[in-house]
Amino acid sequence: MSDRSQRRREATLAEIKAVARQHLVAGGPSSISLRAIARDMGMTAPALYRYYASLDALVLDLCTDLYTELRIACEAVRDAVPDGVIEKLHAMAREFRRWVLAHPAETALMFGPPLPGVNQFIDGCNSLQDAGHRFGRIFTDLMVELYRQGRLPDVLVDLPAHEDLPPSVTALFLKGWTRLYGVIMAEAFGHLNWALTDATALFESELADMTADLRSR
Amino acid sequence: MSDRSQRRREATLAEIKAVARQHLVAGGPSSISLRAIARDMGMTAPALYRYYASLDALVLDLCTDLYTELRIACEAVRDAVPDGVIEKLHAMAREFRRWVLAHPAETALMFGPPLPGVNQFIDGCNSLQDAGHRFGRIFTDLMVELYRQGRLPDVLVDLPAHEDLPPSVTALFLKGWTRLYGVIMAEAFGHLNWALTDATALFESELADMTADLRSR
DNA sequence: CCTTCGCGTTAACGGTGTTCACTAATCTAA
DNA sequence: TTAGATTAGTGAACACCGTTAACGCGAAGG
Repeated sequence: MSDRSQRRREATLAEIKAVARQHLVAGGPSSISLRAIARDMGMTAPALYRYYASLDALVLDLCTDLYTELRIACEAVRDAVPDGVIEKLHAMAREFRRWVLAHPAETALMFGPPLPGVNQFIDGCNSLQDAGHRFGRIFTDLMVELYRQGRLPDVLVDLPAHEDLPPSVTALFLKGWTRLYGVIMAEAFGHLNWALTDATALFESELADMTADLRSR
Repeated sequence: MSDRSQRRREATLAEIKAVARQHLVAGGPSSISLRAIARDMGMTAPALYRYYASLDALVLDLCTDLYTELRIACEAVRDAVPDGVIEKLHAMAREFRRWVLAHPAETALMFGPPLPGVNQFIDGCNSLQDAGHRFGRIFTDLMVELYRQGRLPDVLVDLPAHEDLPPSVTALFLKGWTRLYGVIMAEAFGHLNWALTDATALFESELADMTADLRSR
């Protein structure tokens, strides 16, 4: 494969994903269709099978791209905060919420229930889990830094240790992650609409409580 | 409309929803199709339009049924606990998790991202929000009982009061609800699979922390 | 130069939601 | 009892969808 055609192939892959994302944003995950994408690109649907084995594979690839996009956005605000590990975590959590609320359709794909045809793609799932893993790492890295400074409380949850993380960091991360996931996704998925029009105060209250739990217990 | 034919109509409605649920459980929300339902019932697809204006309306109706089913399950364990408001809340939270993990496809429908075609059904959304509201009420009712006994801490979140609930009850409920939603849905949607095979310990830890926050702060 | 291979096509199969015209049955009221 | 209105169903059709197969074209590589 020549270098020229390889770059052309990657450009086509990027265009496919870009058009797919337009449809995702316009009509939600279910309105991503090979035929519509091909139509927008001036092609026919079977041509897309030269690039993806199935529609699910395309959606999966798009999903991993979204994870890295979100990670980069959070890394940017992290690096914009001059110092203070907790302050960096705060900024990342707020950016996480901001990104999610600005991209509800993408969020449905990334953080909603799994699509039925996703779990059987072992290789694709690996790259997806890798992208998700690297997103989680930007949080655990800072928590490990807190841990090394001795500023993290010991937590009494009996959870299996994960990779090179100290057990208490794993436990504290999972507790913080699920709590963050709860406030943000409940809002993003519209499950607070019956009570709130703006969940900012609720989010900030949860963030403050999480910080308090992080400092001592 | 005679009484006989009305009961016959409701029986057909129930059968439609029962068959739809079978397909939901078998293949997820996207595999609910009018043609397949009609096929299983020995009918043709257009006949179902005598009962629902669209597929989305059917799914919406099924969804409200699921909310009341979940509520009844939680009410049952609540009434099985002899006394102790906090103990009842614990039992309801555990039953909520148990039901969700036992019914992942139904959970995707009820607590996942909103389906694109759902929000325009104003009447259907009313009945859905009503079912969801009554589910939330079984939790707020117990919290109001705690509030009347003076066992609830004052919480400092500035949130709009909801209906006849005291403001601190609204705030404490929303904080508890989003937290519960987070642990349970993150597990149910498979977003903890990379770290945990069994999230029971994490759930119990969160439940314990929530109870501590409820007792005093 | 010739061959392989990447990339695209058309045609086709089976599936989907939805609408329309129509029929058979049942319920209602004169 | 009989005429009319309502109900519940049918089949055909339209416009989509994912996917597969057979085929052509044009460029890359030996």
